[in-house]
Amino acid sequence: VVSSDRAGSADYDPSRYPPMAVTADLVVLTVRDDELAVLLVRRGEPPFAGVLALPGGFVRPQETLRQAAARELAEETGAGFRSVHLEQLASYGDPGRDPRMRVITVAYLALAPELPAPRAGTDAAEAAWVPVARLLAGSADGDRPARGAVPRLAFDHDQILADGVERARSKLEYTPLATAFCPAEFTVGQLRRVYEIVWGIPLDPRNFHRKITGTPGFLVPAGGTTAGDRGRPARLYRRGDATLLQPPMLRASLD
Amino acid sequence: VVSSDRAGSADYDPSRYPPMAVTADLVVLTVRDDELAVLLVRRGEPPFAGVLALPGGFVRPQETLRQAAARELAEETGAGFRSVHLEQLASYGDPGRDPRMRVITVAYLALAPELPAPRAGTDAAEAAWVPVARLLAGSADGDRPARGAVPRLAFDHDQILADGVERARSKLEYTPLATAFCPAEFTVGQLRRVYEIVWGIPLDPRNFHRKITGTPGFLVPAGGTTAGDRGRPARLYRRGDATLLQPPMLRASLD
DNA sequence: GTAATAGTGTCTCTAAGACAATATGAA
DNA sequence: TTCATATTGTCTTAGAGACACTATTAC
Repeated sequence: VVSSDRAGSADYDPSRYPPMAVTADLVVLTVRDDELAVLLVRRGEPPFAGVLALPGGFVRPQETLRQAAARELAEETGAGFRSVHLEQLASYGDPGRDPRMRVITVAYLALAPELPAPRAGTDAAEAAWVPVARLLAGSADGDRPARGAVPRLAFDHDQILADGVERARSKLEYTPLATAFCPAEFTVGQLRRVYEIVWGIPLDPRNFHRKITGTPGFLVPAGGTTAGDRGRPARLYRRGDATLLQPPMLRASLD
Repeated sequence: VVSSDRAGSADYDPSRYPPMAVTADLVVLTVRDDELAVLLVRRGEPPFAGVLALPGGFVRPQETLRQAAARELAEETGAGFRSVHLEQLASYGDPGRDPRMRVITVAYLALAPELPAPRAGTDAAEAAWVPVARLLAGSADGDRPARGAVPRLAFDHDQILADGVERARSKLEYTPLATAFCPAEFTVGQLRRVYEIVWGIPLDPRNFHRKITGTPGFLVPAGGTTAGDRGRPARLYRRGDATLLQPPMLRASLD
């Protein structure tokens, strides 16, 4: 232990402490076909060539961590990412997580409404939405026992994905963030389906309606109603400006 | 935009994307003299020479991010850090946050029972517990209007501190983490004082007692009672193995 | 005795959970 | 018509907040 270590974060000597690579990786979640899905890319080069991984890339010298994540998100999803919620998730930097060199990745969580299928034919890497239930077998909530093997993601991306999904699930409890999965105008029923799919449990439509419409600032009436698919047409809402659910809507305890 | 950017986090070329320095900084909180206090060091060198800063230092090539934080914590607080809670807070990496070079810091939050005063005379840097109320003026909860100027911390450490304090405050709501501020054996009254000090609001002793003792796994009776200072002696408890408060104990909404 | 803190019990009120009942469209 | 979904309302119950009251020590 060198004595200069104690003086705080500024006391460094780059030649003694070799610098590291810093990347921004993304857990992009959406609701598609009544399932929670994550955007994955198939790696083209070793290590983990041919293996699915979270999208991500280098943080450039002149951009913030968030800007790097937003840039990667735009590159992966195309232009239609305006209404995407983006927040920092956590950082992962175990030595050996990348066999070639020390890489610290700052993971971001993005929640998006249903987007067009990942850009086709524009570039080399294959990208696709994959239901998270197929990737999280062994998780506590018993999503679907794996038929056959569970595909493993590259690096420590299984852990990052699990952390991202858990963050999303818990944030639905105490924020109006579920609206990030919905288009600009949506119905209470659509919002409820988001909750049910993300949490993996059914909710009572009546009680959900009462709770959501009774929380000031959660929803703003948008005027119209849906042209009915089936059943009575529903009123349309936009997301309100509330940032917290007080009191929260708790998932049933899973005992 | 280079096309190779899309292939995921592994597709990098260190010569094209210059590596960065990675540090681990600490927000170490404790309760001292009926105040929430944070461990700070006074910087000895520019930039920000003479300015207070969070303790921290380099992540070494062979250690995990968490190990780096734990090592810094041990160096700052001496050996008595066994029962300290340590969790990752967030990462901060804006270009220019350190004027000399690009530095990404992974901040960790540590919650400690009252520790011996920071190591005296062992090393160069001065370290001290500073009440956070003196550092957070302008925050939403109206901690004490600043008499005179509010000392500013080095770099973006004001932001990191604010994030750490908010994390601690919110975690008291839905976890038994307040016990991390208490010694191994403690009374319900001591625990309540932790809540009151961290949240900055008074709590009803009767209702608090009912809530805490009624939550299975929060407290384990330790057998004895306090030798009375004043009033009736109180039973001693140890922290239980519960990891979640269900239902949570919510702070009064501060409208 | 008084003062101070610990602990128990009781009442009220909010809000969640479990439903009944009605509304409004499509097939 | 039947079916499906939306929306409103009602009842029950868990739990938070307010607060009276008792218990046990120091002085």
